[in-house]
Amino acid sequence: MPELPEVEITRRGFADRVSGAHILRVRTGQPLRWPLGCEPASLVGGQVLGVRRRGKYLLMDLTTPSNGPGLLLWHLGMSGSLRLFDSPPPAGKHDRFDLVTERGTLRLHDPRRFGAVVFARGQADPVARKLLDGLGVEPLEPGFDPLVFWQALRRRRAPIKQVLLAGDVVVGVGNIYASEALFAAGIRPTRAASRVTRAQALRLHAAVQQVLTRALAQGGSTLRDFSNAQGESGYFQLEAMVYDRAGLPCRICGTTIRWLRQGQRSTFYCPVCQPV
DNA sequence: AGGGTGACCTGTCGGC
DNA sequence: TGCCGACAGGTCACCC
Repeated sequence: MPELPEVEITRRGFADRVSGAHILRVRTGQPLRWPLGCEPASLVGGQVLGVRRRGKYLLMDLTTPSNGPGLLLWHLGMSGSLRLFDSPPPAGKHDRFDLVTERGTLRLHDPRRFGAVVFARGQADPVARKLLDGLGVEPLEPGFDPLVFWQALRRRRAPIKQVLLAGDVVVGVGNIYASEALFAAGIRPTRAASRVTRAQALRLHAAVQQVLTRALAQGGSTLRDFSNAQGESGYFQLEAMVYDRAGLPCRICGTTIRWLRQGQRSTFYCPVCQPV
């Protein structure tokens, strides 16, 4: 579900409100992808200092009464959403984690349980390092340099779509926006990353930024169940050029959009607009 | 080291 | 109606 735009939209929807809030209670449901890494009760009495984002992770800086400064890493997995409630309704079957503060309850809803909430003592904590160290550059920050991007692609033999998804070159681009960015750049998803030309790489660099920025402006994509911290849907899916449009005419040239499977993920492209 | 594969988990949808 | 397989926005451990 959530790629960079959805995670960032979610962050913006609650970060300011919970920053400075004290943790009154924690409720855990069925286990998530990874263990929390601390006693839920040990967070109570702590204070949220702020919420940052790295790739598809939300990093909540906090202080804890017993463990000192710490970091709560939130990941939404495939089906997760985070919502901030003034007063939450009774927890449903898929409500996996509640962080109750005096400024509201932050609730992780995640049917498939691929998401996670993980406590680390800081970014140097081995738990945090395992999750964050291999991540590539942030696509919407100045460190995302076009020529450095091209050089990184030249070292990879895998198909360009899969290199985008891997997240070790650039983070935050998931299955929807990888297909969309490759369409915008006119590059066939199956092309080996090492064979992407300099001109193509520069177009792709711009396309990644443009697609993610546009998705942010549209509140993300709601395919099935994504909603932001206020429970509202995103609208980018309405203007997707290729994603989930197999068999439909290309919005540019009218050619039928094709579907293929790469690394067990669906890819969509236009054979005419993305010739090589 | 990079690349390919299976695994994790639950729900929904289409076909028979 | 029921069953079965395919598929869904992510990413990790494992093997070559």
